[in-house]
Amino acid sequence: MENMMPRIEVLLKEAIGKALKDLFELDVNPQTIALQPTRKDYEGDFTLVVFPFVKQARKSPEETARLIGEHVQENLSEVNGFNVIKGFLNFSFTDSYWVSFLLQGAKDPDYGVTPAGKKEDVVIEFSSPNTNKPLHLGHIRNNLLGYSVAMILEAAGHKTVKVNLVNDRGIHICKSMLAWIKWGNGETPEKSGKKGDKLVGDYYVKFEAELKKEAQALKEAHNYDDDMARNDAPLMQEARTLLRKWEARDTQTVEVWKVMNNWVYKGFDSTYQRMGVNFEKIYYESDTYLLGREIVLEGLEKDVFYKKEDGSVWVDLSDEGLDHKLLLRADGTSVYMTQDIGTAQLRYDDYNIPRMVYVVGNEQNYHFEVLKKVFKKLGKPYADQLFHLSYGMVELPAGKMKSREGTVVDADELMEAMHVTAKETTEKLGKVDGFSEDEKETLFETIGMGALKYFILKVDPKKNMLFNPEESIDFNGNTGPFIQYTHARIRSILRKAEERKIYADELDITKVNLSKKEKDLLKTLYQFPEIIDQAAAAMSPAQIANYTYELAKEFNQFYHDYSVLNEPDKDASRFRLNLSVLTARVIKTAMGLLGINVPDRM
RNA sequence: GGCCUCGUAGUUCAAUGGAUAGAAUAGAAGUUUCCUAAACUUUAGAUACAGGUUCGAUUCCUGUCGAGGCUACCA
Repeated sequence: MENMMPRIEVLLKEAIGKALKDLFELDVNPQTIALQPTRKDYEGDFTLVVFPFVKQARKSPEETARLIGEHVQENLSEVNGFNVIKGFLNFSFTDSYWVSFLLQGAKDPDYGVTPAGKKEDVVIEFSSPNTNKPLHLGHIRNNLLGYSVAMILEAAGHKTVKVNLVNDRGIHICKSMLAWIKWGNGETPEKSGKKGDKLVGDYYVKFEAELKKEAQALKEAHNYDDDMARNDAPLMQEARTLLRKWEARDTQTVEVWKVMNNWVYKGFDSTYQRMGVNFEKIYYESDTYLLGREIVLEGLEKDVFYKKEDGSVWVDLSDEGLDHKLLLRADGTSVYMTQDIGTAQLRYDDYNIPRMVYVVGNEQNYHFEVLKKVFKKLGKPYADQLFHLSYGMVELPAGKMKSREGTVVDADELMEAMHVTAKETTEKLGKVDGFSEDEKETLFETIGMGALKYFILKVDPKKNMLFNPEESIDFNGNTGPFIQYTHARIRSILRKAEERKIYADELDITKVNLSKKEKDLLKTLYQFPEIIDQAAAAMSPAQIANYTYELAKEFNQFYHDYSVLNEPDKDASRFRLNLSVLTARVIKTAMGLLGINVPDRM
């Protein structure tokens, strides 16, 4: 990037700024001038909307645009024409500008990527599983988002630290422990052949089922409502007792806890690996909640928080439009908020990075509002830089996933199903003749995962999304495999070019005439660096996904209309080869930012 | 009840306040002696409703209706 020529919009904005000054004595900061790529149905490369200036110019929109256009064309040699439609001023650049841009891009193996360290460091937390049940579709969205956002931030010049915070303690963990102690008969993953996280999850389900029975009995006997019945049920009381024993470091309890959590971690590891995510550091709530408690108690001493008669500790946020919020229970045990306070501090101590991004579902918006205000009250340096990357729920055609109703989509099963579908479809199309068994399996996995990841990441993170299994395994249209296929086709051209000894770098730049389609493709490639910056600013992999789809579509149209290797004009052929090289690279880089691999053949 | 999101083709998704609201899929009709047809081309179809702000509103404001989330000594 360093030795790239300046982005043309920058020059254009400066020229426009100068025109406004010279023509209308308008002082406008060139940075604030809004340019947009010209829409495809009009002629031109970049468009300036002149309406904001017509009042000052005291001219009609058309006249204003024409004057600016003439001034800019005289002063900027890359501009070779413009047209005006209503208040829209469309600039065109010379072919030689576009071609020389292409040549530079094609030579840059990191085209579009800014070296890490140019912008501030970021800690990004995602995944954050509970150790009482296996990962499901909701976690998949979380993990894919977190991992992708981290890579996008890196590509935009940030250094990132990916961290996971495992919720390995608390009442929910005690539930599965209690069920295993009561009804497990010493079952282990080895004995039963179950994956560790699945086994523990089964006991969590068992607990809930038994609790429901007890609660039902209580309701009938004492006319309790649902909450009362659940709370008063003997099982619930036992679970709370177990939590107190755990916090008191009771040897036997801690032993069971360790054993069961290790089963879960082993299970999670294989799920993470298949999903393709990883972390620089894993924090455990069991290691951070005590620090959190300390900080809460310190805050209590400084009168930032207050204590109720029953001994529970609270923060009063009513003067900031929020509520009173519990930080420590009356029995001294910690809540979710407590450990989040501790984790943030520990992380800051470890990395000294105040910018923290939390990838957590939008049902916790309120929690993070409170957390931020608590940090502020405590005067923490990271209070103002906390960012909650709040993503929407994943819904199924049948409605919301409910673990108690068994409608959750298991992460492992889903990934396996994607692999199987990829295999069936690929074999049916006869695409893998001549592949070795290993190559086949790798390809099926690449396609299956590509379909799944793209399907989830193409949706704006903020929005709720519908996961329709039938559509997620579709490989046509706006899908991961469509883009992968486009890449494979290009790689095929590049292989053949080498065989036929056609070399991209032998292009004579003066002999190229751009067709509309070629120029459209080139302009799309040109946008890539900006797309990365925008996606990073918005923390939205969806922007990368939509762009990449656009690019692939653009290439397929070009591919359909023009031949690269069978083109008799050598320079046209070499030019198109350059286009192909850069397109393949951008697709690969962009898909990489989504955590998706692209095959060379499929 | 209070607070916060969100309502775009049949369906799933796009659209920094800008031009004729884009795609995909499902539907209809086509393209392969030519670098991979998981492709390409043509066709039909949408801003929940009512006001307001302005040169211009899917986007901002108000209200109505509809969907979801939060409002736990759960996480």
